[in-house]
Amino acid sequence: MSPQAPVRAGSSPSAPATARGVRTRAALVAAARTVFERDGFTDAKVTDIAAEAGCATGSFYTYFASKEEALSVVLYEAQREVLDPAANPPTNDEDPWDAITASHRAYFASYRRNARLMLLMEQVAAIDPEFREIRRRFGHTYAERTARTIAELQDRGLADPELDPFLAARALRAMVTRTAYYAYALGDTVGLDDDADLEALVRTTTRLWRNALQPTPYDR
Amino acid sequence: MSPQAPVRAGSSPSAPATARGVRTRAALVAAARTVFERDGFTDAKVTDIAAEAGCATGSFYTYFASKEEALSVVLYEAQREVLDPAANPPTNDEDPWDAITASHRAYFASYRRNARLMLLMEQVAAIDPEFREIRRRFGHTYAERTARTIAELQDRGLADPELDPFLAARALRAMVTRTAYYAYALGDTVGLDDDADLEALVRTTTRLWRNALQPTPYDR
Amino acid sequence: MSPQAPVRAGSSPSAPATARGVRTRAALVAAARTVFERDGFTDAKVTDIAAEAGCATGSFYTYFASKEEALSVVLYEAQREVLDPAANPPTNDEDPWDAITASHRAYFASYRRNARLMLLMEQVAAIDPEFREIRRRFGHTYAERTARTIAELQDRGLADPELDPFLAARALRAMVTRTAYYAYALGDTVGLDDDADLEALVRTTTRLWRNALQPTPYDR
Amino acid sequence: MSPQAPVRAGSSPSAPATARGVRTRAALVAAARTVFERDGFTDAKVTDIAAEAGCATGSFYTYFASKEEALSVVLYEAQREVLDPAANPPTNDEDPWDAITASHRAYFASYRRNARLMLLMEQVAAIDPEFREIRRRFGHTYAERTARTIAELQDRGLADPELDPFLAARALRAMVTRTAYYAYALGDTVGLDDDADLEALVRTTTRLWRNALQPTPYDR
DNA sequence: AATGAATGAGATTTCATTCAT
DNA sequence: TATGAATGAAATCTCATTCAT
Repeated sequence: MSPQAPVRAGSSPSAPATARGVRTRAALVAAARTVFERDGFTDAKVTDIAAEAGCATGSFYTYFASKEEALSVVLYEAQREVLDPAANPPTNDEDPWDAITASHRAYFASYRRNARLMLLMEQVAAIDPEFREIRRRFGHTYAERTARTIAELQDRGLADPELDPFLAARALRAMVTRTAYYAYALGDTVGLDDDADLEALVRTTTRLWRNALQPTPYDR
Repeated sequence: MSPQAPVRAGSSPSAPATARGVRTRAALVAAARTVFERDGFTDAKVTDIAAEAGCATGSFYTYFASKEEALSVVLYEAQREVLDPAANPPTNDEDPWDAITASHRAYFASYRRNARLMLLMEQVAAIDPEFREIRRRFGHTYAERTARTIAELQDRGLADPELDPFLAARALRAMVTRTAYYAYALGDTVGLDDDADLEALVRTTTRLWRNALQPTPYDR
Repeated sequence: MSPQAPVRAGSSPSAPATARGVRTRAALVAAARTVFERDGFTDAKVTDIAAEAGCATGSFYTYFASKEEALSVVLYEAQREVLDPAANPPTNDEDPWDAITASHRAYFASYRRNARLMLLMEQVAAIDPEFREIRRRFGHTYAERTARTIAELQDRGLADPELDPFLAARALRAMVTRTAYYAYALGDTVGLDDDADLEALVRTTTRLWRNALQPTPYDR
Repeated sequence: MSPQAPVRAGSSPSAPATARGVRTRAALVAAARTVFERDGFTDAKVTDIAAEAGCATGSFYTYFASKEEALSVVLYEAQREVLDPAANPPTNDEDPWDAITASHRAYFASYRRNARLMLLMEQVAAIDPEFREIRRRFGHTYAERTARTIAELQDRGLADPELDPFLAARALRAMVTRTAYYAYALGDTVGLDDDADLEALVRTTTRLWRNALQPTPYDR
């Protein structure tokens, strides 16, 4: 799933009523994220999560109905941390390429910070059809939104009229997300220092976007 | 992993010596693929695989040392079926864009045929670091190869000199593979008939490639 | 292994924290001993042990990481019950033969009480090289200790100077342990009542010890 | 079991009729001994035995009805190789101590040669009550025979009249067999060269026998 | 709320034995 | 006889979830 896909928050058996309860729940969510990221959902053991949170196994079920629900909560809480590439569509006011550059930078930075979580999401997407459907819908919605922008650019003669706006939008987003996957989830970095590496990614992907959309002098 | 990543073949306990053995082993490999694709590696039960193959549970272990090894064999055997985008690098003889078009078409067609398998690979990649490493290496090698072509085009003034050849190559490949994922693994199709849909993908991604690489009239 | 060989205590997954846990663990240890003695280590089923202890199969693994570990614990706990022949070396204060008599009596009595356990130990010794090494070391240490006493007696003219003290010590201990094996593990009793039988063993072995060590009037 | 305990020969499904059959059977028996000695009866796999014999698994069952039967045959065939301590009772013609010395030497030498087999026998004895009974009976018979000799010596004033002839006989034999076990099965050798070590065992045990039986000057 | 032991269904794997060729 | 694949009945061990305290 793309990082920002909205996940339904699991309905915990009961919201914590006491301050202590709030603390325990928070510890469990943090522990769950740690363990899920470390072991993957399938191999993660409820026992380990509780141990990591410093509480008894039974307490886990005070706050979550099941392991699945804990995952759901972890993913939900993580959403705010993870941004979408080009989540802020270009406005007319500023240079649209500056906006896209910033958006790509934010995305790569976020992916780098949350690489283990992204890997977890890939696993969940591979396991859970429901999650897959959420991801699909989210990607679709994003692409439709971007497609409108592209269509507009085409109308104004600023984008290659041959492109299918929707497919192009989806493909370009895919380019960014998968590039982040290769760089940060798989760790295929070029070997510069971390920030230079990130800037190179931003520069390259943004330029590819720009090139890809521009009206071409040749015809085909 | 990208479909074409080479997987080491698991070393079965022993190669079948009789025709009957060959048949049983083949049935088990086919059954394993079916069940892995249907249930995912983790949920797949050896019992189910044997049942699907029409033999006793124990026979599974005549040919595979473990469930992992069966997976390995399935993935290995699947390689020949799945091609890489732009696996055939353009030769000078023909129009390079024709070659890329053909390559993309082959890739999307293959991905469509093997969508469940691709999903399985995503799961394995999310679970198994070793598999991830294979995927990383393969992607790296591919990108290096393509990067050389791009650099050459740059030298001849036929490609945008601002682009980092390696990063561009990797990103463009990522665009294709992830587009296939959205379309066929997630099932986010546009709703045309299947072949038209595929052709639209081919057209769009190829044109994006072409645009993305071309030397731009503007400067930045 | 000879009954008294010290066995490393297996490190249980976790020591019980509650009274109930303590009870369950104790029940499992007792049950394990019963079943191991009845069926032998190899044939003993974890299921049976749990059933004997009156708890669920899974509970077995709350306290032992494996069947092996349970065996280890059983053997370790049994050590305190089983004594060594001549474990209490004669002191100068009392008649050394009285001390040896007492020691032999204690040993035979213990062996009689724990005959099934001894048989289990024989099985473990036959199976497990590590256990064998423990037994060997223990026997060696014992023999060295006794050898010193014998050497001293030789110096004082009270023991046959022709004897190798170490080999003699080991052989005499072997005589006692193996005699107990024949009588109680194999059940080759003479048919007197139990206590008279035991006393006859004590009397015979002690006298053989005494005779064997004494300086002989003949030479050879 | 003491090495020489007579084991019933298993009744093979059929005696080999052809020369080839004779060869295969012999290979299987040899292989079975090798594997049983190496892995113990319980862990020995029929597959391994067949492989060791260089024939197919199925062929094993051409000659043996079961794994147990193969064991039986191995043990039976081994009997001729393994002697009993003092199996040849002293005759009046020669010096009885010379005879016992020779007998002990033969026993230790045999035990040394067949140490793995002896270990196997210990395992079988620990596992199989029937085997235990054979061992018990054999030991009993031996002790009765020797007891008669001892009684006779007592009558002639050449042996300690206080000793129970049967118990003494059994104990002295136990001394020898268990000493061999410690030395060769457990490998607790003194560190001389092999032959010197063996001679020391012979000398010590024989002298202990002699001393142990002799009429003592003291009374008790 | 917290604790941590208890539960038990279920999965993988082993291997003696059978059997078709 | 020989072969080697097929069989399938266990047995060990896991772990999400429940529950008594």
